Amino acid sequence: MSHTTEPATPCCPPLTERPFTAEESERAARMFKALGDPVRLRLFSSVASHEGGEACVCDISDVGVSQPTVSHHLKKLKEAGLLASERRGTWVYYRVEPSALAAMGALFGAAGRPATP
Amino acid sequence: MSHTTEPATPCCPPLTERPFTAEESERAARMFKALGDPVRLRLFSSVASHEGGEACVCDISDVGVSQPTVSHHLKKLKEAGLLASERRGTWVYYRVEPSALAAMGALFGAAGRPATP
DNA sequence: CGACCACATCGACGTGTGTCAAAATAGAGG
DNA sequence: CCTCTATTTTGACACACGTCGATGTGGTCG
Repeated sequence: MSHTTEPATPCCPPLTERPFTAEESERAARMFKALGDPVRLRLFSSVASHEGGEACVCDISDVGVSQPTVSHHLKKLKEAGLLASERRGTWVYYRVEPSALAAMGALFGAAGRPATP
Repeated sequence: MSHTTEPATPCCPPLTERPFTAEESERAARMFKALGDPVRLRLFSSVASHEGGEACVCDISDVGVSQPTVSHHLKKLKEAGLLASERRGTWVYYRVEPSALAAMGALFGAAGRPATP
């Protein structure tokens, strides 16, 4: 199944390698922007560090803002391609999109290994 | 005068290690936010990848916005602790704050940690 | 000195963003 | 059926943000 036609990851070279083009900047900035809010960053970290690789909303809602605001931020993180969600029964579980994490790491030359399933 | 330009010190653990505290999120989000604009990210990449580790404003001003806007964005990057500036004669040179780059990379250090049940 | 250049600041304008209360949707369960 | 819980969506608001033209500042050179 080497069907590598995923449009999600081929983001950009390391930031220190070459000047980014307008398109590269646009794409990478979208992810940075999503993590550029304290509440969102905290939510992302909570999901990323949660046991099992996923967390239900009720487990991470204690971040100092109202519950609708939490939902709003999770939606933003999802739209940025950083999180994915799945409903199971009454609860909704969020998990980190592995490719996104690898793409971010690659921007800082951290020899991020591609997620090998 | 205006700001306490705090160079990004030992900022935070990797995002996937443990849930960020409010303070950690506040601090890290400041850097993400600074890179969350396409123009700023392009300017930062231009400086970071420039030969000699530094670039004068005139060398990186071709990003599609007016000169005052470039100056405005460079100031923001400087306030976020990502860039430092130095005037030499007529020109002002910007360079990357190395600690900041390291701090950002550390956030994605052990990217791609699989589920550990 | 005075003209000129590189860059920064100011003031103003439109747009985007984070926040909440209130209402809507989706299942689970009595 | 109705009710309760978990989550999302809606509507509205204050505020921050990106952008520009005009103006200010610091330094070079003729």
